[in-house]
Amino acid sequence: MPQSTAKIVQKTRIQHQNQALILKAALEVFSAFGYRGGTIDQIAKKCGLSKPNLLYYFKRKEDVYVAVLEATLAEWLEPLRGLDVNGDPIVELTRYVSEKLEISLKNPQASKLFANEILHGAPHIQKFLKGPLRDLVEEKSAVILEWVAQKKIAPVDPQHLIFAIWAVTQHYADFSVQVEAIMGSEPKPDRTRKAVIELLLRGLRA
Amino acid sequence: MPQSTAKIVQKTRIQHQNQALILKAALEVFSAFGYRGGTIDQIAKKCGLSKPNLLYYFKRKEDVYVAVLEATLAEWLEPLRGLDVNGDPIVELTRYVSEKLEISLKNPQASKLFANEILHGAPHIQKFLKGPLRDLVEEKSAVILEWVAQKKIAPVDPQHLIFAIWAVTQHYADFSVQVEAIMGSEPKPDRTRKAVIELLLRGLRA
DNA sequence: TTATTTCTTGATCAATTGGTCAAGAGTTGT
DNA sequence: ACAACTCTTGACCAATTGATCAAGAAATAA
Repeated sequence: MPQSTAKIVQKTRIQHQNQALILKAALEVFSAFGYRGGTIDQIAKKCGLSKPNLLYYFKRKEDVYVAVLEATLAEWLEPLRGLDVNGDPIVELTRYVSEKLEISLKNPQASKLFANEILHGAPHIQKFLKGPLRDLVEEKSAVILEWVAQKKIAPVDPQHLIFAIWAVTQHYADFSVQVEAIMGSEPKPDRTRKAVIELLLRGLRA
Repeated sequence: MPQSTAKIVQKTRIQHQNQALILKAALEVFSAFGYRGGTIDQIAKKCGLSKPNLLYYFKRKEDVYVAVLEATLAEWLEPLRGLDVNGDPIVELTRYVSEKLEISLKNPQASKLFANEILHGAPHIQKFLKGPLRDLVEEKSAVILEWVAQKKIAPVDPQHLIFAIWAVTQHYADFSVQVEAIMGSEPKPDRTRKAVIELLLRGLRA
């Protein structure tokens, strides 16, 4: 028992590489079929590993799912963080909506994964919702209320404004099938961006 | 072979009753766990039938799912149908948003079932999306454009306006867990209604 | 009542699937 | 080269689950 202390959990190059492969494949599978619908066989096959080999890196299916889910949470919060009380409200909100929409369009799988998790009761991210997410929304609601108090924007319910921004931007990722069925083809990102910003923010100009 | 023609498929009282039981239980199960996550055992147990008995009324699991899904589609379309080109735009749109929101709040399970189906590529309702839904959206987009042409409302992209209304109203059903986690409790329906209408329609007043 | 149809279920099957294990292959440090 | 550790896999297991079937119970029509 040479090395004095506990087992050092330093990641091997192979570990790093294979875990990344697994998480990438898992995102594709779970976002397409949901947690229960996706199988570790699918994931293993998609990244060229054998099933036992995959389970060597993540002991349980749930561990894979939680890992890929948590990897998306940080990205999810990021754009809202930037909302700056000292900036111009319309500029700030426009940037926020644009960023949120762009992320949805660029990485719809992450959005779908997240949507599916919440749709089914968010069993794995209760703490995230009631902790960091709630705190951040509270903080930014205060920012928006401050803008209202300063008469920089029209009176608005800040929480519901944030909900509306989330709902609309994620709609284009989560319900892309419906959007495309109705529009006849993939919507033009630029037209979508302009329309969404107008719809959500035009009513706010003081 | 007495009765001359083909088998008459007239529903018995028992059939009617048990099918209703099954569809009710199936909505609860599928909306909570998704298609793959829900099992016919769960559904059977929930409505007090044995599994083979359930399968006597619906041969396959998929048949149960499709039946309950289609039962929600009509209700889904209904509010938009009412949008009347001859009415006052703000009144009409306010009524539409209110109705859509109320349905979401009153029957979140149907909304979640529908959301889950689309989230996973809408494999069972492609025809509904590309047929009746698309046609209706096209028709009502024309109504909105007419209002714009008459300068009764501000210029707006009608399709994206409809998407935004869907997204926001359904958000309160589909992501209720998130909404409650952030607001700390179930949101007051009345405050929600006012906030949503303001957010979506304030920018439209000509 | 009797005959016919409808309804119900216990037993069972085959396929899927999450997970284990032991043994071997590959890699790394000395 | 050697030892120790890391990585990989075929075979296998147990639980779940969608679906079947034959036989009996219940309802309905004659």
